[in-house]
Amino acid sequence: MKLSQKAEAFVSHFGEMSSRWGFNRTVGQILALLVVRSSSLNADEISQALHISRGNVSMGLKELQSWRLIRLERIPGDRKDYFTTAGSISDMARTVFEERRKREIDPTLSLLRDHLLDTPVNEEEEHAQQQMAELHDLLELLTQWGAHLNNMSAEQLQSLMKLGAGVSKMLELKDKVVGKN
Amino acid sequence: MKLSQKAEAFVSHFGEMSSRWGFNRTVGQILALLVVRSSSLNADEISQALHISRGNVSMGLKELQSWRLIRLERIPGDRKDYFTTAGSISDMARTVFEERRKREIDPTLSLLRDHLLDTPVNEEEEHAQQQMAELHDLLELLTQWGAHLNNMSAEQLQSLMKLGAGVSKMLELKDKVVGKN
DNA sequence: TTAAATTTTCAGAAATTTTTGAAAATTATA
DNA sequence: TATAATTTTCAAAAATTTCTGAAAATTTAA
Repeated sequence: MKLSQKAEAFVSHFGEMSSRWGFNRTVGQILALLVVRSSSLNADEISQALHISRGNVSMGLKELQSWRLIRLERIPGDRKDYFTTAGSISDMARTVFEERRKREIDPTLSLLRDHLLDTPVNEEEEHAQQQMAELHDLLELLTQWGAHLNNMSAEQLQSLMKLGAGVSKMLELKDKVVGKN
Repeated sequence: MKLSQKAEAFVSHFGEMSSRWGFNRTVGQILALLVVRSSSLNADEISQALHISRGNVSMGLKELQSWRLIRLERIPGDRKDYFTTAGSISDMARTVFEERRKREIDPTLSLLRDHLLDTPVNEEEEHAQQQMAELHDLLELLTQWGAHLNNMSAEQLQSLMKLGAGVSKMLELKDKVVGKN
């Protein structure tokens, strides 16, 4: 299991970026490795390729499974577990979005909703609640957007994208025709 | 500088979430505090309110300034620096998106572009490059999307959102009329 | 100027996260 | 079943990140 120069660089870059993307270095490297290799790999191969301990690989694989980014495969006549990415790059992107929404947005939305039930008792709380309401509405808008985009096919997305700035124009038109909501 | 029960909870939640959002606990708490308070605060007030050292506050404020999320204000007759959030919640959200794109996406896009210039020398590299190309195109699509959305007014966004699933329908219609892209 | 007020820096301490590797648990085969 | 192969767990070590607080630097006012 030797990595080409290029694969090496890709994997290592992913390792560096991974903390910004919500997982730790090893997890990022394992994922990058599986993305870049065409065949599935077992834990020992991963351990060797990345120079990390067997136990660490085991934990990393579990984490990636909890993200639903990789899947286990068995090869007949081989006792080892083999792993590959779960779907195409864009499948994985969708999964990451959904999973990050759950971890990064949902808890905050839920907290905000709770707070918005209370009645503010003074100026200061009035202002606080105002801000929280704004944040709440924004996060909700974003998650709904995300859900819509997630449900669109890659082609539709492309198509919408090509419309580009035209989207705004189209909206104006619609507003003119239908009447500003 | 005493915080209400509610403000306290909000600030503390932000502190917990902040590592998932790309900054450390103190930075998250300082931001939350400034979001929730209606008047600007100086470093000592922040330090007291959050029970963190003066030096830590100084570093946190610098970090938040580098994110362009807060701005400094001077109060006539007072030597201290005072800080408030830079704009509304949605202004800040735009800034965070842009800043995160710079930190989380741009470096990867640039690495991928480099790799895509090379010619693969075997099956394995062929596959690797295929994957990288897919990732590259996806990231580019996403950043373009982000840029568009960022340029739209809050009202336009709302309006587009209200269209909801209708967007796809509209696209189909457009494809029918204009001919598939 | 000078001195007081304020902010910043940064070395070391504390806290947190990641990693290792050996033992325990599980799974597959004979 | 017994045993060999494999995976998982987890305590302790290593690495990294965050935080403190005192000293240095900067800014402001007298």
